[in-house]
Amino acid sequence: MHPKKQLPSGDSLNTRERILNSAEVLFAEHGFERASLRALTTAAQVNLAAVHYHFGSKAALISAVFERRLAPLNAERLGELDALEKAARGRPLTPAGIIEAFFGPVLRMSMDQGSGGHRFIRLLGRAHAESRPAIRELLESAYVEVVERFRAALYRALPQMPEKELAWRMHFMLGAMSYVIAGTDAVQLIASYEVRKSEHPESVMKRIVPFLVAGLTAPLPDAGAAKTRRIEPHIRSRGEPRSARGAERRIERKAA
Amino acid sequence: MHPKKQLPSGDSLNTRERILNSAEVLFAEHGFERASLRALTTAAQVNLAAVHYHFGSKAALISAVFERRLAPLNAERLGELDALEKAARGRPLTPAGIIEAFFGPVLRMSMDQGSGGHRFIRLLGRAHAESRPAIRELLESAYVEVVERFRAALYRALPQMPEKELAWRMHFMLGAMSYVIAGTDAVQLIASYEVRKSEHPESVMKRIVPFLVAGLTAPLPDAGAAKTRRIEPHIRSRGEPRSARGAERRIERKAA
DNA sequence: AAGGAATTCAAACAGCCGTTTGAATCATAC
DNA sequence: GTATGATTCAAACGGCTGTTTGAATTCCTT
Repeated sequence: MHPKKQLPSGDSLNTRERILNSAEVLFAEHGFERASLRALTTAAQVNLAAVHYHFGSKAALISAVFERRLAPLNAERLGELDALEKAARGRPLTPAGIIEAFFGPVLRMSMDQGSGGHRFIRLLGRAHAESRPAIRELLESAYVEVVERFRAALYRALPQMPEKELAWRMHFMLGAMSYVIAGTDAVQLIASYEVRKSEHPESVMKRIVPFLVAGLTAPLPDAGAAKTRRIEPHIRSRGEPRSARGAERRIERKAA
Repeated sequence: MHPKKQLPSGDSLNTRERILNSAEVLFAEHGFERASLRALTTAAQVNLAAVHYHFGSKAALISAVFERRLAPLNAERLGELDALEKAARGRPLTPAGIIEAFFGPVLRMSMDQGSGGHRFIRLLGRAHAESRPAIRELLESAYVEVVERFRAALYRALPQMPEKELAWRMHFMLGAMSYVIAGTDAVQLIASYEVRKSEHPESVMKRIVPFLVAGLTAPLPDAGAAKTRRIEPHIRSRGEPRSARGAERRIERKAA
């Protein structure tokens, strides 16, 4: 039953990848449940049993689809963060830089029509809304390292912000992004769908990064009127690079 | 076959509502596909065929679940917006006020454990990530009026912001919110899950409103260095009510 | 109390699902 | 060329799905 491949002999790798590609397409389009193995293998022009031969089960196939893409994606994220930290030589990074390092690779992948990265990104957005423990655990284990690195970087970049508040704001940011990349667009806010689809990811990036940076660095909510400390006014300097604007610290960390 | 009810005779309304309640629970917990009518009717302690007798089909049941809750929810949203506009006497509203009018009812409903509103909110978050045309159309028709009203209000409140940019930012806001209310939390950002679950919706509100207001009123991205106009500095006055702070206009509308 | 509609019920329907099987085919190593 | 293992294939398995049926029951009106 479904032996370990000893020699990836020629064509076998092709059917494996054909299955992965079709799975990516159909999972993204119809969801994990409603995309059946029969529809999937028909689209891939392989036999139905090939899925179980190469992957063992539908659940394992789902995992394989994610692993194929998530590993290089997260590696790219960490690479960009490494580059930023190396350039900063020990000083804290700007929130905008960190956000771009985190979401940039996703948005860039989402425009990669050639190798089908954009399909995976839609699938990723769908997975974020999934409740099945298997998929949740899969995402979590894929994200744990990268989230921890980025949280640490943001924590350094925003010395005034309490840990808990930062966690919530990262949560909000992930939500805004995953909703956009899911492309479900439950509520048709953009009048012309054609306009929407033709948006380049870079322009989405230009739109969402300032939004997220502003939210991330927003004044803290009052824990209570009595406890409130005055918040330093936000002073904007002109002529900075776009990505850095609005990223100044205007946050206070709650006293421990 | 499944006649129009002429007299909602006593118990029949009870089985209808028992079905709706169980459907809400199981749809929210497992999704629309994976929650079967058999599991659903068993939980409701009604006969399997009762679903088709009272609703006609599973799809119609899904619609009924949404309609029961969405109508009052949107009515509340519009009511709050009406109240704000009445109090403003023709002047534009604050972004913070508009945001609170839109998301407040949702968050309040999400803490309504008694009548099960919180279950529906989780279901609503799930529906936002759904791709099936039937559900998309259902959400869209339920939202079209309320979104248009709120978009108009925001457009007035942010006279400098291009229509397109505003649509995108509403998109981001909806994303952040639907991710939070879905409660899926694909990436476990908050260290202690206990802490997370014990958060009161009001405190979530206190956290997310400043985030959204800041994002909504963030400086516009440069369309290109040459086209850039100077952005008015953001001046914060002290002592305002919390919800209004950070809501000042610091946006420019792109020249037509 | 009787009649008729409204509702419930157990049972079955057809169809799709993921999975398994065992033989047929293919590629490679001897 | 033959043996050996990897891969493909058609077919079937059991199980679950939404839906339908037709009789049994309950409810309300007259």
